Amino acid sequence: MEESKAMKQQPKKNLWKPEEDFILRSYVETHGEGNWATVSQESGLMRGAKSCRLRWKNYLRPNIKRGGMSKEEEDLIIRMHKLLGNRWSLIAGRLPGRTDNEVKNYWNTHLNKNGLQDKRKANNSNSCKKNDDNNSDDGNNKKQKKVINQTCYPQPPLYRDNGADLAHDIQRRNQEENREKQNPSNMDDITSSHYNINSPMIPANNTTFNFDDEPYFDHLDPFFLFEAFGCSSVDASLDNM
DNA sequence: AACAACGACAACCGCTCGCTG
DNA sequence: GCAGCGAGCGGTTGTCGTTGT
Repeated sequence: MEESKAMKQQPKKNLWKPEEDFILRSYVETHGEGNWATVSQESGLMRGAKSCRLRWKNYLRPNIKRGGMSKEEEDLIIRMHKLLGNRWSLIAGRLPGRTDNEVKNYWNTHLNKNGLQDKRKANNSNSCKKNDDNNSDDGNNKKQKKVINQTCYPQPPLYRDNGADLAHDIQRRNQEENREKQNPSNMDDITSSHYNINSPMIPANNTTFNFDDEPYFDHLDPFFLFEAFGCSSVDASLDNM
């Protein structure tokens, strides 16, 4: 017990101090982003490359927006999460000034919780409390809650299985634009008849694919749909889900 | 007032991917 | 083709402030 008291009195080891922030910020401002491995050595920070990168990306970078999410942002997160699942970096890419970590935390604490509460209401409102009491394993309660969160709300399916990012999407779109210039009629097919706008994840009826079609399958990417058809169409499709 | 429980958020960890030699 | 390395991502954990008892 005394041991735990002593531990409580210890200063936090790992939170960034203002001095450290200052060092990192001035280092990045003079040397630029990247080469995080050398940052800790050259700047004198006793931090790992990952830690420095994360701190810069999430808190020190210019244009980082702090404070609570607006209603619009929250709404966007919810819709994007429906489309993308836990692709936090992609979702954050749609929220200027917000980071993936922030979006992720916000989801886990504010938004996911709502669903959990609904679920609890559906069962017995006291059951979870009871459950917590039974799990008097103290520190494990939080873990228990997390497991509940995950089991109540399985991840929506991913429509891509490897790390897609905006750069990828932009690159591909540029390729499509070039293709369009060469063969304009092709693109009409893609947006209007290959895919059912009201149900954008499903190709329209009577559509068959061969290997030549495969690149177009990438347009099942929700981002494409989001941009091509706008929020309202995606909303409509979500309503039908 | 003291303690426990909870909520929010910062930070870390492990894995994957892409680049380079 | 392959190993090594750095960067990035998502999941998880730790810490602290607030609220409830």
